[in-house]
Amino acid sequence: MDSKNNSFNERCYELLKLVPKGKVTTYREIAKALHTNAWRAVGNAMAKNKSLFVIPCHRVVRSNGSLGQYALGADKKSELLIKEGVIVTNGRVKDLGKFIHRFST
DNA sequence: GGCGTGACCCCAT
DNA sequence: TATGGGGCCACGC
Repeated sequence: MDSKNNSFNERCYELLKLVPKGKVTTYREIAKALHTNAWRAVGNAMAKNKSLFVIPCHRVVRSNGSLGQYALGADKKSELLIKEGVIVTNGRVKDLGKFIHRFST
């Protein structure tokens, strides 16, 4: 489980699972947590994610406050975030820095 | 073993 | 504030 044999994309899922409800994270933060600048690969991992019903992919948003894409649709993503307690307006997070969750202090 | 793609990010104007 | 252009990494074929 805590093995380091997991692929890069699986590590993204693990970090994502660490995000509590009512909070969100950014692709940039995940990449940083992995000590890499592969935000591209992170998004790619979500796009190919097979654990859509196991990983809260809807809690991942872009660094500029936009929600980004979602397997079920960006519209559904915003709905879920709002239900989680995140303030979303016009498809964008109102106070990203307030809901952002960082894996590092 | 190499190329293209992608749920992106940052900077300058 | 919005828009355009360039660049980064991992995965699949």
